[in-house]
Amino acid sequence: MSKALPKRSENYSEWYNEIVKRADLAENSAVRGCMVIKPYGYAIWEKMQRALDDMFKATGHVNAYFPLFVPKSFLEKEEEHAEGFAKECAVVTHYRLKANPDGKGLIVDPTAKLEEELIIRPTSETVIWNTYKNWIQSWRDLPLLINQWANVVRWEMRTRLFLRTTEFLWQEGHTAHSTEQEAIEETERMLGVYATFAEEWMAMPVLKGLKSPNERFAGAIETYCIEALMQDGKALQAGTSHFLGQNFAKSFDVKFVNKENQLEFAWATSWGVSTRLMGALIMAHSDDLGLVLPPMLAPIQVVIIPIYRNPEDLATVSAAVAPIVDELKAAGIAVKFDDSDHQRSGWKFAEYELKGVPIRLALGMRDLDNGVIEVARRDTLTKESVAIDTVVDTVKILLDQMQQAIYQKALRFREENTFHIDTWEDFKVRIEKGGFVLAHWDGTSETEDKIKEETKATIRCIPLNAPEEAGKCIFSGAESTKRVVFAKAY
RNA sequence: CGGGGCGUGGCUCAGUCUGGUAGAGCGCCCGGUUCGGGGCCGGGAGGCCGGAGGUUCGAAUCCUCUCGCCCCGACCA
Repeated sequence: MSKALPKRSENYSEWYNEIVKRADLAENSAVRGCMVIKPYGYAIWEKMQRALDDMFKATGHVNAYFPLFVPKSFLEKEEEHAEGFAKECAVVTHYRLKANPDGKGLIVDPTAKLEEELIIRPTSETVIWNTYKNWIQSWRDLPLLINQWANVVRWEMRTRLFLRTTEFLWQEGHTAHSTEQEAIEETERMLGVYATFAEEWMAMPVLKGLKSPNERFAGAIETYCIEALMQDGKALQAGTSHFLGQNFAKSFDVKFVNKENQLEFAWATSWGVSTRLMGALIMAHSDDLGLVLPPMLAPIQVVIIPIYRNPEDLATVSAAVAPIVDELKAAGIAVKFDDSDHQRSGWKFAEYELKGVPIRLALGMRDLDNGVIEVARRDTLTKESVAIDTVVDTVKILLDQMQQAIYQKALRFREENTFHIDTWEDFKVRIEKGGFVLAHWDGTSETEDKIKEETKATIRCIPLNAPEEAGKCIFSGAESTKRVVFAKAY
């Protein structure tokens, strides 16, 4: 294995793949398009899960679990939804194997054909709304605010670790409400939760916006999204929140009696984020030395590396490290003292940089004589020596500072790569180079399709906070009242 | 499904054109020396060369078939 990573600027895809593999986050499995999330990668995902789950609970949601299999007839019920997902479904047709009568191995038992095929869920709206039919009768049953942590399968043609895998892990919230207004508020609230999570925990700035009809979730009235800009200038959809109107309630006949004793269809939302956030996290912050993790999501926040030349030195250094470890742990900081003897310090430095550990402390005999310890931060790659008895305070302050600094750096990058463009010629040139391009659009699908055809760029979102501004569509020249965000996307 | 590439030790790959005793680096094990940025030296374990068939005295290498993977495209809430 070569020592240096490929450079970000030279081959972004290769750089990304190498980080995923060498930082021990995940690897391709023997199963087509599926990935194995390794313990270190999963530890990061678990931190994301916990933070999100807490936020869901704080907004009144509870967790539940629904089946993996969706009867084909369920999927058929909401027409647009069915059409949108049909072409990427894994289908179970049989329930038994038997010994191959003509030779070795097993064959599918043709007599065990299912009467109705089962789809492996690509998303759970249908299964859940089929269940909600039995759970909802009165306005008193609403709102129903449920989330599930699950795996889903979408049979994509081409896959990439974390960004697009055949099977992926996610959470999907599915809520039912008695009024349209309340459902819209829920949709927007959860978008806000995602944006807060992305910015505060992942240190990744996001744009909040609406999807154009072309990019809307199949079966939704409106799709809200958060969009982030990656370091190669491509956009990544990091989360979506859908206002589903009464579409699913009508398809699955979910009615409730309102206060006036009249039957009404329930109003629905659904919202989700997936392990794709891991990809976003990697691409938003990492550098040519490896992963850069925001302290709030780092499984190891501080690593301590002893510098020594013999067992006696190690014992001395270890004795000095012990109280530091205790104090850091007491302060709720995830610390690892790596006194393993089979790798040298230089190797360890490189290894923990690759893994994105925010702070590295190095302590040797020379430091002990001077009463200091070396503090190195991953984001800026700077080092300083501080007095041993102040190091815990230094670390606490530094972790907070780094969380902010990583966010600010990503924000600055996004600002420097966001452009207002007013002519088609400039647009084509700019899109090719990457970044968010704010331009006027006439609001038609035809125009969006043609732009995509010519430039591969799509409308990432119609920003929620976009100021009103008269202008002309970049492509058709028709009147427009505000700019939308174009970019090439993952 | 189209175009291109690749299957050789745990990993990355050389060897294939021109058939003749299976190699290197990394990793792993043992020992020594080192230890403040992926050190150095010595020793060692580990591979029926993706699979099947064929040609040949002899096949990782040539031929046929087959399986799998990667990249580019189509696809992608």
